[in-house]
Amino acid sequence: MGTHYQGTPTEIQALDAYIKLSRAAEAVTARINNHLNAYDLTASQFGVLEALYHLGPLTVGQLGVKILKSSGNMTLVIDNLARRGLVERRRRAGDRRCIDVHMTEAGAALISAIMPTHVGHVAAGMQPLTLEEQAQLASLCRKVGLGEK
Amino acid sequence: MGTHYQGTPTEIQALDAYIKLSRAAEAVTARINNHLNAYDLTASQFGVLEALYHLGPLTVGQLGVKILKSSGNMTLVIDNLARRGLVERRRRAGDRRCIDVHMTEAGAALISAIMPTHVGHVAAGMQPLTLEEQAQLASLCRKVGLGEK
DNA sequence: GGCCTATAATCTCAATATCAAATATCTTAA
DNA sequence: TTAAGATATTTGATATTGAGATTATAGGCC
Repeated sequence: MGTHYQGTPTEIQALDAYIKLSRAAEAVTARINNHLNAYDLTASQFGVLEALYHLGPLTVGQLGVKILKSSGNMTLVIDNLARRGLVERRRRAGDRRCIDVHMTEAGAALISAIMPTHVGHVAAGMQPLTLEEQAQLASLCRKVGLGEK
Repeated sequence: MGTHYQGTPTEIQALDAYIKLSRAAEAVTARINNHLNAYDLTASQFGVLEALYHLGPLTVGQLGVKILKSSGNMTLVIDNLARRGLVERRRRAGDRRCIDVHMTEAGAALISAIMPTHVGHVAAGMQPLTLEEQAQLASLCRKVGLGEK
């Protein structure tokens, strides 16, 4: 296998760190998705409900930034939530380009019911680490996420 | 907003660590995908090529485990790679249930061409961290990925 | 040997998600 | 009032999953 590209030691280490980073995120995400599927919610749908739950009404564009999805995709995600009566669209009076997405009572009830178990799954996923280690991890990941030097 | 579920301090910290973990992984992945798209490769397609490149021929099922995708999806991913002549399927003589996926010369040439830049992007993505910090991150993520206590 | 049943590996299918690019609508500023 | 920019939706192509179908092997039993 001598012809296979390997890279410098520095690159090797970056690759190793990245693969472990990805796997860790996927491990926790898999738990969460499994739970959400029981409520017929996709990760994106849950992301929208969670954002509305904590931040109040947001525009379609703001929600897209929050959950890192394209504007086109947001339309569909919100369609599907609206079809189930979990959110509702309201065109803004002051600026009719904007559509504010509001959570309905049914949406609030659903996410309230899901949240405790959801949080429990996240906590369980991070439980291999002590609290101090979790803080370290958060600090390191924050730097990578921001892309700062 | 007093009615919103918050969780214990321990849960709050786990949530914070998880969101930063996810964002960090997404930040690096976004760079990579951007590069792969220039070669008309999806992340899954690249994952398959990379696995074959480093490990030699694998079955469809083994590849699915490697890149964490469903068996149904693997069929399509391999179809698309095979259509471009980058891999080829060979039914195994000894056990005709299995299909070994082999990389073609064209596939090897493509991944050899991509790899250096790919590795460079990963290294760039991890560059906010010192080598020591990357090692710390890898160690912490490994524990989370394994789910060990 | 010749059957069953369980297990394994892959593929098919329908529903949904996703993105990028093009479109429609609305606002603001020149 | 017109041009440019902002916001959301539509469209077309592809990816992804989960459930079920298909084909192949393995082990126990007669």
